[in-house]
This record gives sequence, C-alpha cells and structure tokens, in this order.
Amino acid sequence: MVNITVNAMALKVYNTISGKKEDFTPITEGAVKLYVCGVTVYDHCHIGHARSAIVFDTMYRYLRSKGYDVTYVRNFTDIDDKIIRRSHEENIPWQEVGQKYIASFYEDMDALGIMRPTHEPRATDHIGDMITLVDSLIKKGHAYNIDGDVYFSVDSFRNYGQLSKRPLDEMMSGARVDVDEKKRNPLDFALWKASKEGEPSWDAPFGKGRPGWHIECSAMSTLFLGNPFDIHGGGKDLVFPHHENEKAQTEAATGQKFVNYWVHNGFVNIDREKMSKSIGNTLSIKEFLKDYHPEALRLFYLSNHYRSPVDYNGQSIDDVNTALQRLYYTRHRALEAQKGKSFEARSFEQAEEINKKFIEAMDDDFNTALALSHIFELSKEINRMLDDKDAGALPLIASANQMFESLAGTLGLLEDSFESFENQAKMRHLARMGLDASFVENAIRDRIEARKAKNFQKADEIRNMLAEKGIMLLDTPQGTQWRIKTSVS
RNA sequence: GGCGGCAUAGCCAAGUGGUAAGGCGACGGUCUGCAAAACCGUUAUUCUCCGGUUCAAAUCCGGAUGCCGCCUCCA
Repeated sequence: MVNITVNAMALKVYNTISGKKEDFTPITEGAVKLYVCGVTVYDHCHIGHARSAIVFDTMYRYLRSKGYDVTYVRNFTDIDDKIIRRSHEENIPWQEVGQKYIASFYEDMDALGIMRPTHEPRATDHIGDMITLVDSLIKKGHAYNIDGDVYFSVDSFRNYGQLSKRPLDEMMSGARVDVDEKKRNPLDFALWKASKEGEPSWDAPFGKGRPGWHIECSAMSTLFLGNPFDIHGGGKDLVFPHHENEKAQTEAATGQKFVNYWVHNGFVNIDREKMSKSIGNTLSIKEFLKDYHPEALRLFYLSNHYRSPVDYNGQSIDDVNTALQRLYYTRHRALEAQKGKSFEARSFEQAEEINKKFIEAMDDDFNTALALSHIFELSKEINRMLDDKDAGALPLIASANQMFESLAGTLGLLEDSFESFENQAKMRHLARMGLDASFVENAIRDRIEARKAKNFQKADEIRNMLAEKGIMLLDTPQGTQWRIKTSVS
C-alpha cells in the first residue's frame, strides 16, 4: 500500500461556479484529477497561451509538491473549421496542419519549462467516444438531428447558464447570436456537423460528419478522469460558451455532476490593449524568446495573480528580467561559496519559517505573487550571510540555498543552469547589438592593461564605451566579469 | 441591453475587518582606484472620490467617477 503523505493543510481554490474561494477536497483522498483545455492547432502559440500553460503548470507542480497524485489531462483540438481553413491556405492536408502546429506547441512549451501532462489526447483519436456521447444525448431527448447537423437543446437542460451565471431568457435579448433558422433556440449549439464536400468526416448513426468543439472536451475529460472529476481549467474566455456547454451536455448525458472546481486564468493585454489577431498585436512565444529568457515570462506571470488581467509591456518585462537575474546570481554566489568546502549540514530556522509562509501563500488560491515575495526574502538573507564573510555561516547558507532552490523550483524558476542563463543573456544581447563576444573580451583585456598601468582614465573610457552598448563590467576578486544590463530598449 | 471584474507609491504588484508584502527605479551609506554587483538605510500616516456600518475599514454597505472583460472563434 502506498503511503500517501498529502499535506492536508487547507488548500483553498477559487471556484468560478460559486464565485468564492472554497476548501479543496478531492474526490479521492490524496489524488487530484485535473483537466485543462489545450489549444486548437492551427497556428503558433502566443504569450496568452503561455499564460494559461504557465498558470496550470504551476498549479500542477504545487499540487504534486503537496504530495497529491495528480492526473493531468490537456487536449489537442486537431479537427476544427480553422484547421480546415488553414489546410486550404497552406495547401497541405488538414492532418499535416495539426502535426505541424503540435510540433510547434511542444517546442514552445518545452522552452518554457512546462511539464508534460499525464495524458494529452487528440480529438481525432476519440471520435468514437464523441459519437457515443452525442448518440446518448439524442436518445435522452437533449439533442436533435436536422439534416445531419446535431444540436444540443439548451431548453432541455434546466441548469443551463449556471456556470457563467447567465439567465437563459436575458441572454436571448441583447446577444449577437447567429440566427440559424434550423435551430430551435438560437443558443443551441452544434454537437455534430454534417460534412461538406471535401471536408474530413467520420461515419456516425446520425450521419457523416465531424464533432463540434465542445463535445471533444466532454468526451476526453470523462474518458480519462471519470465523472465527476476535481478541477477543470482554462482561460477566462472559455467560461462561456465552451465550459457552459461542456457542463450542460455532460451532465445531461450522465445525470451526474461534471466538475467540482472550475478554475479560470485571466487574460493578457499588450500595452493596455486586448491582444488579438485583428488588431495585429499578438506576440508569439517564439518572438518573445528571441529577446528574453523563458523564465522571465514565467516570473512575469507569476508576479500577478492568475485570475487578474495582466498588461504585457516592455518595461514590466525588463523589470522582471532584472529581478530574475538577481535570483540566478544569488544561487550562483551561494554555490560558489560552498565549492570545495566540507561542512556539516545544519537546518536553518529562518528558511523553515519562509517555507511555511510560502506554503500558506500558495494554499490561498495559489497566491504566487505573495509566494514570490518570500523567495526574494530568502534571496536577500542568503546574500546577507554571504556578505558577512563568516565562515561559520556556511552550513546555514547551504541549507538556505537548498530551500531557495526548492521553492523556486516549485514555481518552475531557477530550472536553468547559471552558465546557460548567463550565456543566453549574452548571446541574445550581442546578437541584438550586432557584436560578438571577442569584441567585449578584447575591450576587457585592453582595460586590464590600462588598469595595471594605473591609466584609470583610459580604463574608464573603455568601461563607458561598453556601458553604452548595454554591457556592464564587474571587477571582482576573480577578475573582471561582464554582464548584460537587462533592459532591452 | 445583460453579466462580471478592476482602481494601492515614480512604475509593476500582493493584501477581504486589526493598522500597508515583494519587484523595478531613485537617493544616501558600506565596499571599490572610481564603478558595478551585493548588503544596510530612506522612498504610500495612506489605498480614485463622497457618504455609511464598526472600538477598528484599502478591506464591509450605499453612491459617484474612470478603466476593462465576456455575451461571436479565442488561453
């Protein structure tokens, strides 16, 4: 028998359906079943997708760190109108569109340090499960078939609107809903779409066609996690209609509750404007990574509450990048100080204290911003001890640094090596400035000569010249080192 | 028209009844040839405004103003 050691301290989770923070009680003690809506694979991901990925990755990491056995499912929507359109645009089969952008998705997620979920089902691998679900909805009178299109009847489900808190009748009036003459109620949504000429299709008792978007997540989530399951997540925009529809069709089909906790992350704006393809202000993850370390984006998102909207702009990212650099240098200093020294491990009371505060913050609906503040406290404490140059403090520094790394790791930070972190910063900067490393190294060599000759004027000229190019010099006991000023502008 | 959110220092931002976390920046100090980094200190008597409840309010209630999201594919 596995000894489950879940830290049962009260984790609270904000539940969209109640609008309140609730005590988190999983269906099965010690286990969490989590489903998050993935992406539709018809384009490269942007920094908004990254927010959702980072937020739920952090929850996943934290739940695991508390000792929960987490089953995490994230789907790929690989059949959809947009994918079909893209296949025409790029003149490649629709299957290839999916493969191409799934590969792009993994490239981005791996770069961002997003852990792989337990299961990553693709919609097209589960068409049979969707057909079964649609079929049962027809038989139970919750769906109707018109010319091969199958619609869910919202009037047949009493609780429709419960999640998004939209009373049915009020929605009808002002809503800009496509008037489809075939539908009984304008809010009825497609469970199955009859295939058109030249479109991908599957055989079903109710006609040849393909699944609607909402039914995919219902089929795949219940298949992998059962019914009900613990947490269903996604971006805030999915509350209506996607999650409302998932809930309606699943509960109508099973007669049981679908999900216990609904969790939604807030949106990303760019320079106070909504990020959208029509405005043309989207920023892809790949573009972001040309200029910054992946963890800068993570630190940026985690310093905001996951439910708040967040405004992306150059200044904020530069600020956070400077802070990230400080964390990396703190750990580096601590490890350098320990190199080649032997000492007895000793637990450090202040580190334990900070650990406790960290857990309290994260238990309060994943308050990552507060949790981060405790990591910075610890960073400060480590640097303070290092500055004291008290040899006896080494065991304390070692233990504080261990805690520091462990807490940062729970948030997916400090996962890179110092060398890689520093090199990436240098390479990105030099590429941007059109310089190469030998230019900097030569300048440093000249300056060392000048300093030896006590020609401080020349030495300072060289330093100023480099500073203008965003390169700063540090004269340390180990020699002259260089770093990049983190501001991109 | 319906539903919901937000307003905290120069900037970003946490904080839902007990007297304002943290980051970035700025200034002063230690260190240094001078710097940088790091550390120490300073940087919101006050949380958009007006009124109310309370011994006590950034936090609760009422009102005003401003900004934003969803209701259409969307993380």
